[in-house]
Amino acid sequence: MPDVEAAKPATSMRSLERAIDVLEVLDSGHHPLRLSEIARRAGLPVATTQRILGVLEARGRVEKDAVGYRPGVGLIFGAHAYLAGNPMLTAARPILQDLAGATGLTASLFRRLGWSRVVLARVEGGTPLRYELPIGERLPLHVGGGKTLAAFMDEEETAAFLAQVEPHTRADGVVVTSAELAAELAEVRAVGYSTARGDREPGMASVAVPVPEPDNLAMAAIQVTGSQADIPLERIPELGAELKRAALAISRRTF
Amino acid sequence: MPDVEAAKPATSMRSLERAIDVLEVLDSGHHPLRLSEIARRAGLPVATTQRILGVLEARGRVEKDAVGYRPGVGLIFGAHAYLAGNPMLTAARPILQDLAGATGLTASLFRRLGWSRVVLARVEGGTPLRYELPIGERLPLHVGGGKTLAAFMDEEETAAFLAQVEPHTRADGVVVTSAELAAELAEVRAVGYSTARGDREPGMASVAVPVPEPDNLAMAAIQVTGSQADIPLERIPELGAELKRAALAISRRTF
DNA sequence: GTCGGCTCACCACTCTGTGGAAAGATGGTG
DNA sequence: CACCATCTTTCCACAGAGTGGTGAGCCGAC
Repeated sequence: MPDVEAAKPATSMRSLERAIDVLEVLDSGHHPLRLSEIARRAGLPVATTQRILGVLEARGRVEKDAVGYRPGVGLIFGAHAYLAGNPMLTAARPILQDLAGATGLTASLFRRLGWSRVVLARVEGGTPLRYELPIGERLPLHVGGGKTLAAFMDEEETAAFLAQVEPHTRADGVVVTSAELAAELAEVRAVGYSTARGDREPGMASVAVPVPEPDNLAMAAIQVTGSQADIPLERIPELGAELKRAALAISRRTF
Repeated sequence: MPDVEAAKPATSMRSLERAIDVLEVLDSGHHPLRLSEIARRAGLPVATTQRILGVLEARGRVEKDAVGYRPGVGLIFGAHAYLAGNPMLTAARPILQDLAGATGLTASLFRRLGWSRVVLARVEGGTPLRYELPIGERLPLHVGGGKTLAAFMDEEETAAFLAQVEPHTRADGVVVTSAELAAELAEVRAVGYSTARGDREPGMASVAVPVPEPDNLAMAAIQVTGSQADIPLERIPELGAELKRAALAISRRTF
């Protein structure tokens, strides 16, 4: 019988699951949230939410002030441990450095997570974009370097991904449908790298390639970014080749 | 008797507490850990640990491979949300930037957490230390800029802190006892800034001041770091004054 | 002052989380 | 290749941890 409330994946450890739900609500709310608001968004009774938040606060994963609840310092250690312990990241850092040095562009590494991607490392090129550290930033798959990740998923996944893509407007005003994106992904697969011009930020451009993994999945990708003037069309093949070399080097040093 | 390892702070939500214990074990183990090892360190039965890790893995807070368990990508969002949502950090970033620009030194912001401190932001000065991003790194209070935080705790806390400090050897080989540290902290309180020369890293030096908070606590501090040559003794008072101005500016923009 | 919304403490019921024990993997050794 | 030590996973019946409805305090708004 198709259970009505699908939101119940039937797992052991309800309380833990709920605590994580609460944390996720906090992670995505960019303001401090009041108790009742958190409860509403997490779909939990207020009393329960309050108890969970109490524990999280005592453990430093959540902070509370007059305005409401916000993520806590304790969360930082986890991220630090993840970044420090990730072998691909360790392998990638010097290579990104070289890449940024050689191209003068900003080089970054990101990783797929569901149907989005997370920036894991970033090395500024010659003209450092005065941009705060975006490590941990969650970006969509359907624009910019995300297209590389979308292109190299396995067939089923790509299909599922495309199925849920709505027609969307890119930063330069172009409207892209799911079918058009599908065509673009095919092109990416053919040449082995993705390019973007004004996809996500007007005036910016990027080239990205997947980091090959032993099981032929592409969960991670590297990218160079710069202004459209920095990345003229005729430079793209060369950048693609350079990126491929770098990605291969990362892959070899990781696995 | 100062409960040495009561380990039972008598809280509601045992399972959540335990899950956090498990996460903390993972955060501090710098290698992948096997199930049994995690269970041992967290003081939990293996089966229980297994169950917890299962949930955490399903939720992306933990990753598992043949070698063992390690922190997972999911942890990054929390940290990102914390860093993005922290008002002091937002206020501090441009000021650190100016500070690094004006002094040519590396400027950083950190915050106290228990008897350690965490690096929250860092802006490289003229000669960028070729060091990976240490954001989230946990450092002791008894050396380097930590002394500023230790000096400006309230009296009780300072006493408690000093009581648990063991005589320790600094990076330059000098042995410091609790009493000597106490004297040093008094000096820090008198002049309003702390200085370090070869405390934590041989050949390095730093100056730090607390960021004043409305309730007169100093939970956060800012610091400039460079080689000992970059920070000659006669330059210190000037740096101290500059830091105080910056700290005040951060404080004003935050609260 | 009055009102509505938010937060927190309480407590009896019940379903969740527990952990011992045994089966299944894994890998090192002679 | 057979053996053994060690680590991982699965199972299940019981106990108590977690739940959430309820109502008392606390604001701040009007």
